[in-house]
Amino acid sequence: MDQLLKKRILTKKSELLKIIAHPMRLCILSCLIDESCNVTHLVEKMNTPQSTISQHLSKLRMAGLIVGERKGVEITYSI
Amino acid sequence: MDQLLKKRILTKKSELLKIIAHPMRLCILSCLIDESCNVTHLVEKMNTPQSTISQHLSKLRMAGLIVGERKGVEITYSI
DNA sequence: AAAATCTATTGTATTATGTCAATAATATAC
DNA sequence: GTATATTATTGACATAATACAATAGATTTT
Repeated sequence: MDQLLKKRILTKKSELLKIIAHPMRLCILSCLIDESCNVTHLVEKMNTPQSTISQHLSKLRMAGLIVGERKGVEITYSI
Repeated sequence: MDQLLKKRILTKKSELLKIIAHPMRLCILSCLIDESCNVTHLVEKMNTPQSTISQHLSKLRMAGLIVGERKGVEITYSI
């Protein structure tokens, strides 16, 4: 396999690991393994601003690690 | 468990993951799983400045993921 | 001890990541 | 449509991580 392709593959893999390698995101994942819950719930549970939580959820979502399901005005996240 | 302790634990865990979550360090780990080798070898194999490789080795070493054994003027690293 | 070889560290510039307030978007209820 | 509740996005700022050249440290050879 050529150098460049290998590099690209390793970059991709490290990007996924990077998503996981954050204390708050680890905490969110741990929470969601126990039970699905909505953003507000996570915000209260983790005592952190809503915008911050939303950004982390966004990264986890884009990585395909969690999914969000809309239930009216709330969005329930789960692994 | 109280909030602060939990946070500290998650931070510790994420720090280890962060060390792994880098393409060059993944590559180094992969190389060293195959066979122990010295810094110069890695430098040539990865086509990267020596100081850069050394810095990554340092992080991996401090995380306890690899060990270096001096053999004369060379240092052989292994998992 | 001087030269040569290999590795570690330091200094610095650049880039990436994280946080938070403010604001926008979405959906429901009135 | 207005108000309310929930979530997403944006912008500004601060902090952390990375790369690399230059330099220092360690070891062997002569």
